[in-house]
Amino acid sequence: MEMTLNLEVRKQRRVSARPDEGSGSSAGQELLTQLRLDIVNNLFAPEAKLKFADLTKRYGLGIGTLREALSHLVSEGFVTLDSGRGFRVAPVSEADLIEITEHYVDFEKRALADAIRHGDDEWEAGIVASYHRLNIIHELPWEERMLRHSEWVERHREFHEALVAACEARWLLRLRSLMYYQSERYRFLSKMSRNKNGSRKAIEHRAIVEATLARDTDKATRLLERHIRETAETVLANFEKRSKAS
Amino acid sequence: MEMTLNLEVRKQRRVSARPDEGSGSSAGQELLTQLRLDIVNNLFAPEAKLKFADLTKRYGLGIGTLREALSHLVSEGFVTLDSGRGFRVAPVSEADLIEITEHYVDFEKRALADAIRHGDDEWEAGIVASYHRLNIIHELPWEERMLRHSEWVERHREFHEALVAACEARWLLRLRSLMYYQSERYRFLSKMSRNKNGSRKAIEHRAIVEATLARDTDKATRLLERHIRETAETVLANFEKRSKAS
DNA sequence: CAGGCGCTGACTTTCGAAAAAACATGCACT
DNA sequence: AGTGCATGTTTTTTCGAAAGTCAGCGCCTG
Repeated sequence: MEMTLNLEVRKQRRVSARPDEGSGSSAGQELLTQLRLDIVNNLFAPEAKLKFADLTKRYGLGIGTLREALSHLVSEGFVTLDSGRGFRVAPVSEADLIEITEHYVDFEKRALADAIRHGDDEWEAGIVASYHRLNIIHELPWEERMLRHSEWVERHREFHEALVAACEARWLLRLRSLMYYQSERYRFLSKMSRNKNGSRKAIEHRAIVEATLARDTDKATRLLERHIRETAETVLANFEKRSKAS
Repeated sequence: MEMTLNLEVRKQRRVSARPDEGSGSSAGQELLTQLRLDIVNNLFAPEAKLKFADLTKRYGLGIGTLREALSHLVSEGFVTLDSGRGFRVAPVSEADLIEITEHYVDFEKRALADAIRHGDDEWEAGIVASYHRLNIIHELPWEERMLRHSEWVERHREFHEALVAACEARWLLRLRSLMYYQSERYRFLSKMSRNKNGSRKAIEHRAIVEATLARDTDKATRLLERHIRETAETVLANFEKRSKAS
């Protein structure tokens, strides 16, 4: 039972001018991104009800705008809507995680192969740059790394996006992106146990970058697949622990 | 310059009570379905601007509701939104058609295989029933078949949905459904040349049903794949003709 | 005591007015 | 003629009030 001491997080509208804020300009677009992020980061529990009264306070936006974003997220599968009784955060399940991982691995491998086929210098530069940005956080002492976790998440996503950026199959990219966010939602669950894996991940990333820049499709996709599957298995293990506890 | 004699198409709100209207109950859900249908059936040209002034008149619903549905369709890929300058119908292209077909074939085959693995009696009954419903229209004289074309489209979709209904992989179904609607959008372009193919399609459908009910996964998926690829190629041919004309 | 009826409060859904932004048009000035 | 500014028009975006819906509770009745 939670009191009404909901401090309003961002009341001032985009006041004067910021050239571009985040990805899209309009408030609705920002909201969409933010809301997706907040769900992915489990700020709302799965199956939690998303009441407009709360949301308007939390995001400082009107009901209509909220509704629009929620509707978008419904078709991305982050939110469910049963008519007449509002929106809820989509549920999670072991079976879902397994299936999502399977699709994600498949899409990501194909997209990477296509990117390697078509990538140009700019693409390579993008990979190196985003890898570097990611690594800066990776090499931080543990405490600070935890503090800037959300930044790590963002850079990790950008890194993987950079890898496949040169893929010319637009729908493949789209589907990949969908599944990426979905698995990110589960990945959060293993935040705690990433201690010992932290440095291994860094090594894996480097290996993937090297194979990719060498245009070794086979090796790159193989490494990428293992990279993804490993994290998924960690999450799965946590999941089982969790459901045993209940 | 158009006078204000715009007869309102559906002013009376769902007056008293219809147990369920269409698929979802709330006006917004209906609108979503209708709008998707209208785009798939090329009632709006690709890249056409979707102005709220027009849409509110056409569908008799408020701006907010429209916006919500449009936002949903954006993430399904039927509509694009660039911030500040509104919604447009998503463009079409040969490359898109090819890619969509590839994904669709892949998903549909896997879903069918899974359905065959898990399907029960109810599933079989559903297939037979929807096949029958589809066939009733198929056997109509040509003129009436044309008149009831939108009904044919609906039954055709229901038939293919029935085939994969027993598939237990929820995301696979979801992705399949997405791609189904996308390819339907292109399929419309070959409406004219379906004359000679009409009866062949019927035969193909029957063969698919038989192989499926016999649980012959290999045969069923092979037939299904050819079925899909054939229509796609017809569309592609029309597409080339069309772009040569311009 | 079970079942029906209607009231109540919480929440959702729908709407269109009002503010903001983009676009078009014309005018002035170089 | 071309460029830049000012003005008016169209279209989008945002908002919250009003209507509608649902679930739970108490009350009445058979």
